[in-house]
Amino acid sequence: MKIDPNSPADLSAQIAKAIRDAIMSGDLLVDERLPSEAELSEQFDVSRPTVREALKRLGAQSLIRTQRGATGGAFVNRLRFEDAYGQQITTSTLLLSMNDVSFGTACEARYALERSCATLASERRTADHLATMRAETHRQSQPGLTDEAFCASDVAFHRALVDAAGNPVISYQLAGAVEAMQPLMNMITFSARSRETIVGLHSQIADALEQRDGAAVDMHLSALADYTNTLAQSIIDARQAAKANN
Amino acid sequence: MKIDPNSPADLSAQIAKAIRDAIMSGDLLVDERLPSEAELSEQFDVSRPTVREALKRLGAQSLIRTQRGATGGAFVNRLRFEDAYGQQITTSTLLLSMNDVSFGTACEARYALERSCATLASERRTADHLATMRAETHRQSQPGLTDEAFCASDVAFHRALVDAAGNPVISYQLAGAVEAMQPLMNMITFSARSRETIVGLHSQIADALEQRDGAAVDMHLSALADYTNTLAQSIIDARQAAKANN
DNA sequence: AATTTTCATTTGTCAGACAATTAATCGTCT
DNA sequence: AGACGATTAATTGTCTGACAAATGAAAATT
Repeated sequence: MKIDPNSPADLSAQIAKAIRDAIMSGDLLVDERLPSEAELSEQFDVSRPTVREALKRLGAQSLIRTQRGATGGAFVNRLRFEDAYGQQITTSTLLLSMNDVSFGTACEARYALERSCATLASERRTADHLATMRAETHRQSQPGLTDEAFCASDVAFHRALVDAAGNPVISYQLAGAVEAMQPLMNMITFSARSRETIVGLHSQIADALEQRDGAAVDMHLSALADYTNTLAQSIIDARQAAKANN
Repeated sequence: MKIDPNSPADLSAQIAKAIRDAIMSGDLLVDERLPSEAELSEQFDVSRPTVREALKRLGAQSLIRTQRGATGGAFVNRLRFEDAYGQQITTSTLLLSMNDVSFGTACEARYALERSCATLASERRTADHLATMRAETHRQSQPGLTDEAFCASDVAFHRALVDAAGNPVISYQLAGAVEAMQPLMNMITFSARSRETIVGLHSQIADALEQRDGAAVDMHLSALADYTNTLAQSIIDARQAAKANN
């Protein structure tokens, strides 16, 4: 392992890249121990703090884990789906909030991707998935619920739907699309009427899933997408009108 | 900003979390400057190297950027879609390679998600998208192409298809699913015959897109999914048979 | 043989220093 | 007065050396 000394500086970034490449190319295997920080600083001919900064970078991406003590050190981490979920959600949420993505665009993405689970979910859904969806639907119909709790339950419902497709890769990819919508949804005030409509559609989706009717799931999801979008649009319009009046 | 001194250690992780939370909650706005490393080390009552490790963690997630010099410092970074692509691809690739996800599962996820673009792409595709897809299809039909180059072109084709949906959120989410497949695809040896079939399906997809026929796009994508899976399965079977013979 | 103690290794943290970079400030000259 | 160059201050990047804390292994003791 060597690094380019006349590169645009930032040694720790270069070292992180070198190690990351070694992991991605398979030179470093899962659970393999990296050289100690002292050895790495010799190999790369930099100081230990610089090596440490590089290792922290990799740690932030869950590529390595560290352990103190005699047999400790930095180890190549087996990246688990659960670890990746969190990062995916963080990144997706920030992407939406920092790039003024419109509600419509985010909503379109979420439902378009989610609809791709309809067939698989109707084939593979278990009683567990269905029970979760029923429970969340029921919670959503309770009167005293805050808008935040309603949205959180909405996310839980849709995650169950996605998980019902029984494909961890899909679940991972959609975690971001589904969860990142919550901050946007939280900005909407749901009337009793609109909640009722959404709960109704959720029930229909659950029913269709129970009967393993993929086409119906898809149809109701599509209806839900349309309704959510219309609802958001009317709220945005109302706010703009109120703004114009002031 | 304060941190818990009797937490399970790793000060730099705690500090990183504190700053990350401040960014995600909106306490720190895009392009806002963080206090200097010296100030942060005072505020958190830790040493500068510890603060630096925390900042490197955040930098690895593209949450901040740093600049040297008099007016330099660490700034909250506007997370761009392009930056997020890279992380998404890295994470997805490692997820697949480290969790022995089967080719079938990954393939299913990729095509299920990609099919959700069919309708949108057929409505919004521009001449540019079409031209890219035609160009890649043409490249794929050239005889001397290595398997790696063939797969790379395949990825480029499908990215153009995804981008044609004209929704940056979808493009971002699917970047991982599409690109992370390449290492798996690279392990397949494509016969002249199978290449021909794939190129044929690609052409049909492009044709359908040209005519803005979403249903046809979806159908051909589905056919491509089936064919890819069958192809991979036959290769896996052949390898196992060869293995049994030895 | 089991238990305790010691020890070596390794990461986590700290203090202080210097180099490199960069923009603002200050002088100087025209 | 204005343009241009030198100085300066602030800030990140890097290094050195040190000590603390954790932890497993080896040695000593019972």
